[in-house]
Amino acid sequence: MGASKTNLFTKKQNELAAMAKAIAHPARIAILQELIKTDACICGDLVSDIGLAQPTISQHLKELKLAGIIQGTVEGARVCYCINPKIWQKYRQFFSEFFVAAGDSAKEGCC
Amino acid sequence: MGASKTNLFTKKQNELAAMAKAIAHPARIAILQELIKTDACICGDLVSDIGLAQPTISQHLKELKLAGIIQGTVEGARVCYCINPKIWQKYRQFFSEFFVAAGDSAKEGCC
DNA sequence: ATAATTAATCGTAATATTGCAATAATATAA
DNA sequence: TTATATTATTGCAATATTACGATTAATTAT
Repeated sequence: MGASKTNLFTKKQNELAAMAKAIAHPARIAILQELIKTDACICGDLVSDIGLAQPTISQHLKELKLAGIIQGTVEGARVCYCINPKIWQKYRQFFSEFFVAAGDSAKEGCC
Repeated sequence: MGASKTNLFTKKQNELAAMAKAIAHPARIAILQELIKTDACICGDLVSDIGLAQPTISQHLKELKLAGIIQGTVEGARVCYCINPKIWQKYRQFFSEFFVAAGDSAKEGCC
């Protein structure tokens, strides 16, 4: 079928999965790291830094924007992208929570 | 084309992306949470708890196992799955590192 | 041995993702 | 205006993912 049965899961499970999906591509990881490193970034710079075609980068930026994790503002002919700090912190917290959850029970490994 | 150009990215970027991909599905999140909650779990229990067909669950388990985040041991006719604590901690650390990185620079939001 | 239980694998259909050439849209420069 | 620069969108091909019925493999119960 190719489509997840989202109705079987809780809102939080779907949300966390969607967050993970947003960063589940090395290009998107690279974009985010570049935005962090340079604090803000023109789309064209990302195209030259990462070796993918401009439409491909544009598409990844669109996905990251859709996930809320970045924001872009038009600056003349260019677009400046940067991290959305609020959503970033939300990601940070969600993932942290998720991984902390197993902290106690998974210490030994059962099988 | 449908295949990531992994050669353009660092080993760590690819690794983190692969980790994110491993948990980028609500069923796999649900499986992991169930394994944490019950400490260990028979495959069949996951099938009844989550509403997906047995082959589908089996496939998700295979992916999680491939990613190293869970392990399974045969117990007679059943298979007992549980978190692999070592890899779990690695995930925890990788994601933590990644999200901490932006802590300072992304405080304000640039655009 | 036969039946029942449990999980993995195979095969396949439906859908999603990745990547890019070509094009469009928008803004700036000449 | 016309040309140039920058980014978004469209359309398409290649590949990957998700889901499950049917089957297989392995173990346990009768």
